Amino acid sequence: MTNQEISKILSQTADMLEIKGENPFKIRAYRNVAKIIENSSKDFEKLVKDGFDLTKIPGIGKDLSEYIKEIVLTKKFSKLEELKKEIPVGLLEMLSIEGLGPKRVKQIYDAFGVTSLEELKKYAESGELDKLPGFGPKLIEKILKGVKQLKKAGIRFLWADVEEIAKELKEYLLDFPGVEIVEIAGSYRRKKETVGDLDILVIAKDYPKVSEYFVKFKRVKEIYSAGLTRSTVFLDNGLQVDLRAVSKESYGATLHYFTGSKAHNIEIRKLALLKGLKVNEYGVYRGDEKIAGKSEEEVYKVLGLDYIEPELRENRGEIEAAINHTLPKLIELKDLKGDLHVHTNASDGRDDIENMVKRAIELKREYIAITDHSYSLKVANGLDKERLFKHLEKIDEIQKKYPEIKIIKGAEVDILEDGSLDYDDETLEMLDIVIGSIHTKFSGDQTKRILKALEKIDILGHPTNRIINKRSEIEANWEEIFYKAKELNVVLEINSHPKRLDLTDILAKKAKEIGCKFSINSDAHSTKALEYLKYGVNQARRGWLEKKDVINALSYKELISFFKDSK
DNA sequence: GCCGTTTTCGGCCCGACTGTTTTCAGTCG
Repeated sequence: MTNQEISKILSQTADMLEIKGENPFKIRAYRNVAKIIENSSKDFEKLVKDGFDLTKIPGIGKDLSEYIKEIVLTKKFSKLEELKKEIPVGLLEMLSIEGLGPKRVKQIYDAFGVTSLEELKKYAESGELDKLPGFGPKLIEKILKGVKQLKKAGIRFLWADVEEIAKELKEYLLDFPGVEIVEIAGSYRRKKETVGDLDILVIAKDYPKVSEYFVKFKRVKEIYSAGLTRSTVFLDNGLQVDLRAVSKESYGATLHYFTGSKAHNIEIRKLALLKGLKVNEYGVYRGDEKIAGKSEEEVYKVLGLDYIEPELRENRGEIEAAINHTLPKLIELKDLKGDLHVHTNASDGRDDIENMVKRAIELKREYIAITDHSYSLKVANGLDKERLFKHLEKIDEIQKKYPEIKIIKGAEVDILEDGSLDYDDETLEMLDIVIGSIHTKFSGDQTKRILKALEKIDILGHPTNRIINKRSEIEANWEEIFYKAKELNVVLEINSHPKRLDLTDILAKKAKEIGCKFSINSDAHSTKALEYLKYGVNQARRGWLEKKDVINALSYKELISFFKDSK
């Protein structure tokens, strides 16, 4: 059972308790633990099976510790099963409608027995809902709109898919007279792999005028609200964008607040309370006196913290590290000197070797590894090796033509179901670098398969195989894999493809703590995709990685000696 | 349900907005 699954059961229980009208703080405790488990780099199933005392983890007490054990060991949660008997599961999806929270959902259920979106729609349209106290025409309209929108909601946008529009919007707003600063906060600023909406902060002389201008942006499809300090619109692609007016004096506190994450903010506020201070979106206060707020640096400083980069603000230990001055100095795109995972039209890439190399030179890469798929150049099982020879010869030719870049001869080989590779040892010997990846048979525990493969590869490619919004991570004991990888000097890939970003931030952090090394690779299948490295860097930063953790931040010479030492 | 350098009881992050009211509950971020 994965952390995600455990977390989902707990937060579903929280939803149910909320509809039931339980003590809000009890509900918060459930949600809090659900979040902790979801964000944890520890495998909770393993913790339980190892007999680890869960109450050692802050937020988990006696009760929840037992509940988690029950969930892991029986794959069920009796408390939730009981709740389901009382409260129809259909009410949960009603919760995701904008404007409907637990109280109103309960109210509707009690009055009409409504348990599905279809029924809800019927009652809203027929005018029955108006009869409930607190349900006016505007709320009904909102509900109807919500029912319609819900179908497409829930899917978050890939960070890379909103990058362009975010830039465009920023420039558009900066063009308006009187606009001084435009900053996009929220998960976009934290470089989270997916983004739910864009939160844009503006400092401007006349906000209402800016708002008027904002809603005229060419890609705005629907204006949801346009107030004196805040406006919300939906773009033609369905993305929600919030614009907020910000004052200069509290800019830092406001930016901090809207950058989040929520969990980070809550911890910051708790810490402030301990110090006799109060933090809100306008500043840091001692009593009535405002003592900080102009800049984020100032906010952190008066709380006794080092500045925390947005990518780290997930309440994963960054606050403690900021107190102890042990925050990492995060890797940057400019630190990367090469790319160790690149495809050409020798396998499923779009462009040929020469064009890939030329583009890499333009991008100022010092080296590039050509790592086409093994299955396209298959040579094992006594097959003809002629094709692979030719491919490698071709690389040599191009190397001669472009001495300004070092071309590394490699391959991305398949890790087969039993953990063996689909190139024989003799073939592997011919390569400078071997990436091992899983491409088929994702179900079931993959630990043994990967552990075996680690013996023969240099880099473990897109380790979890997840595709964001499409395919979940494969199941494996990552801790065991990371320890083995460290022992064998196998490097873990941070695959930069916007849909992969794999390893994930959480696992990267865990692997780093174990002492693993990483390679941030584009996995480019076209010249354009060579630029994906920036997305990998985003993810690496969220995983607390520093320059020293990443082997393609090494110069070519250092890289060669790294691989020599590790063999 | 969790937690404790004021506390084993009595707190729990904090404020804005909306729509509905006539002083506020519910929802949201």
